[in-house]
Parts: sequence; structure tokens; C-alpha cells
Amino acid sequence: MLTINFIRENREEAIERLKIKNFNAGKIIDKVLEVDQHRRNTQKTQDSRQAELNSLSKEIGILLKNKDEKQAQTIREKTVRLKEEIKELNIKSSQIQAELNELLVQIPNIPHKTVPPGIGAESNQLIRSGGNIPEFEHKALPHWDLAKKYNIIDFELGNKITGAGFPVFKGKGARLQRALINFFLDENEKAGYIEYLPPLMVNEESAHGTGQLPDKEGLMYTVPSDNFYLIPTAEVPVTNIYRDVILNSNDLPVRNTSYTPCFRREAGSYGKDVRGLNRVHQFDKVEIVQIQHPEKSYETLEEMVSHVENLVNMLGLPYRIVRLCGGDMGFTSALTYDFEVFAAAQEKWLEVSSVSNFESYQANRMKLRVREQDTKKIIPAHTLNGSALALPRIVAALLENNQSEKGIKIPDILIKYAGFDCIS
RNA sequence: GGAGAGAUGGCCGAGUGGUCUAAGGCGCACGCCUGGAGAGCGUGUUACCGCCAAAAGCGGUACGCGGGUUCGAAUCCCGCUCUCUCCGCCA
Repeated sequence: MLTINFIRENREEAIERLKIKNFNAGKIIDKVLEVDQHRRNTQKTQDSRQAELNSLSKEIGILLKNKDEKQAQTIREKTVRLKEEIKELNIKSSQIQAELNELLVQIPNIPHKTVPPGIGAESNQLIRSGGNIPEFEHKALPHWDLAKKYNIIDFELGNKITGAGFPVFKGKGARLQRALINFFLDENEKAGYIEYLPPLMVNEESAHGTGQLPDKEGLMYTVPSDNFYLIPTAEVPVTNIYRDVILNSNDLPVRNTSYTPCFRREAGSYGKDVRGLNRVHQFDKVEIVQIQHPEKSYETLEEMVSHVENLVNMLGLPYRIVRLCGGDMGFTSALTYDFEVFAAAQEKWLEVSSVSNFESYQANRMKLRVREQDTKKIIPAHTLNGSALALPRIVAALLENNQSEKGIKIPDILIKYAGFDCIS
């Protein structure tokens, strides 16, 4: 979240820049400042009363040591009213603090200066593209038909076992998933990322830490009996490793990678683009997470983008990279690049990765900080993450783009992982 | 699931009602010593909030978490979480 100090000192700038995200912040920010003023006034009174009581207590201690029972009793009587007052002030100040926090978490992150304005995907900015879009002599089949033809993904079976959006992979289909996961993890490790295999359920605090709560309550599946959430992305557990941690600046950047299944309710997104693997409730993804010094986080973002680009290139998929406009960006992000690959039968660009710099927004929420080696100062860290990569749409594009009468050609780089070069 | 023990700073560990942010040790930083290093000696070593233009300074908070008793709680009481040991169950 944005800190109260930042808002206090940058009211105008915050309001102005949040407009890029189509967020009208004026009202809430003024409310925040008002509550903050109230909070500080209350604390001032509270602190001085508490100091009074503390010194009286010390006095009593000394008097009793000197066996002056009578004088001690006199002072004791003086504390009665003071105690009541302090109790009331305590209640009041925790109410105010709660009110302030509730307001602060409702304010989204401030977009980076390069974020273009706009409402939706049509305003996103094309950064670059690569790869070749294949051409077919005959009509190409969409991946859901290919999946059936080669018997590698069974969507109906998923309906039976769980419900819509839970595909079942089998045979070479399952094996291809495993190949992609291993390929991505290996490449990430080569690039210096440490592999983690985290819990797939997280508690409420973790969900707050990375900002899924309270903003995206409907996004996650819940486990009410134990108050857990199924992770919508490995970002949640892997970033929360560092909740309440002060890292030494020498230890930066932290680079982690993690394969996990991801669970998303996708409430409200029924209808369009949900066929086949385009949008599912459970999918596999390999994530990269970095924690970096604030001065270097944008270099790191570019580096992560190149890394992901390299992966897409190795798979031989036609892709484009876009910089998201304010309206298309996430609540917690300061700058996001999306990767889209072209699925040649659907003739659609499918999002396969989203690489973001959250600056200190998540770090503030989860109290993730850095102790600077030279100045010894403690400052909030910057967090970044991205998919490297999300599997379903990669698979959709691979199937559609690599199809021929002979079957589906597996990209060379994947053959040693898959153990076959063709699905036929 | 049943029974018991425990949770203190970066780490180990003392502290069962009073100036305790908390002994001692380890670690770390700086200084002295040394040709250099080590040993030794000395000094220092939590974070957050408020007041102040700022620094200094002052005040407040924090001993797993949340309540309570008390003028005063690391210490006493209640609830919760987690860890360990034993028993049961189990991949």
C-alpha cells in the first residue's frame, strides 16, 4: 500500500497520477489525511497521559521500597482517573488506526510515469514482437479439437470430476505439461533463480501481503473450515516468504522461481474466451519473483522481460510484448508488461505472462524491508514478479501453430523433456 | 485425536511483580594492539509511532498472539496459535 507519509507529502501528485489508473483518489485521500491528523492528535494525548502514569508508578515503587506505605497510597489514588482516561484513549486510537488502514488498502498503487492512459486492452502499448505466424493450406483446427483428435486433454472428464474449467490431461498431453514445467524451471535456474515448492494454500495474512485481499476477494477459492485460500499464483506464497523480514542490501536481488498449480474462480468472466484452455479454474504456472533495491528495480523489470522473451523464443512461438495502460493494470502494480502469443487457429493473441514491478506497494503491506549496507538505513524493498510461463495458453498455441497432417510437432528444445517429437 | 513441556533480541540463554530493551555468551561493527592476520583489550550493536523544519533530544509501544488482574507484568490469570516429547491414527 501507499504509506501515510507518502500521501501526506505528495497529495497532489498521488491524485494526479492515480487518474491514469482511472481511479479518482481525491475524496479518499482527503479522508485519509483527516483521519491521520486525528490519529496524531490522539496519540499525542495518549503518550503524555501514559508518561504521567509511568512516572507515578515508578514513584510508588520507590516509596514502597522506603516503607512509606501512606504516601504510596495517596499517589495510588491519583492514578485511578488517569487509568480510565488512558483506557478510553487506547480504544479510540486503535479504532482510528483500523479506520486509517482500511482506507489505505483501498488506494491502488501509483502507476509508473511510462504507463499510458486508457480504459482497456485497446490502449495498451506495443513494445515489440517476434516469431512468425504460421500459415496453413487447410483450415487449422483450434486446440480443443486437436486435444480431442489426439486424445491428450479431456475437458468433459474434468466436468464430471470437478466442474467446468478443470481439464484433465492424459498421455502425451500430461507428459507435455511435465516437459514444459521442467523446461521452464531449468531455464529459470540457469538464469539464477532459486527453486521453491511452496504451500498451495495460504492464510489470510499472506493473501493481504501481496494484495489479493481485500481487493480481489472473489478471485480466490477459500477453505472456510481453516480460513485458508487456494493460491491464485505462486506469487503469493513465494513473496510472503519475506513478510516481516529485513534483508541486507548485499543479499539483493533475491531471485526465486516456483512451479505451482494456480486456482482462480474467475467469477464474473463467464462467456467470452472461455473455450478449451483459454480460461480455466486450475492451471499450471512457473513463476519468477524478485526482490530488489528500489534504485535497481526497473533494470530488474527489463531483465525479467528479456528472460521471459527468451523462453517464448525458444519455444518458437509468435509473440508480442505490450505495456499495459492504466485501466488494464492490476491494483497493486506500478508497471506491467504482458506477453501474448498468437494461437493460429483461433487467430487470437493469448496472454501467457504478466511481468510487473510493484515497487514498494506489496513490501509496505508485508513489512518487507532492506537495510542499506552503506547508510545503515532501513527502506522498503521493491518486489517484482512474472510468469515464466503459464502453461495452458502456451499449450493452446503450440498445438494450434505446430499442427500438420502428420500430427503436432514438438519444439526441438522440448523434445528431450517430453521424450517424443510429435503428437500423432 | 489424547497427555505433558515450552515460546525472551541476528543466534544461544538468564530473568517468577518495581528504573528490565531486558544479565551473560556467541555473532556483528568500530577502535587499540600487530609487519599482516588471529588472540587479547575497549566501545558499540532492535524496530515502529509521536513531538521538532531537521538533527540532537524527549515521550510512547513491543519478551509468540489476544484479553485480564495490578499504581506497576517478560514474570500472575484466561483464551488462541505454534514448536517439542509420549500415545493413538496414517501416506
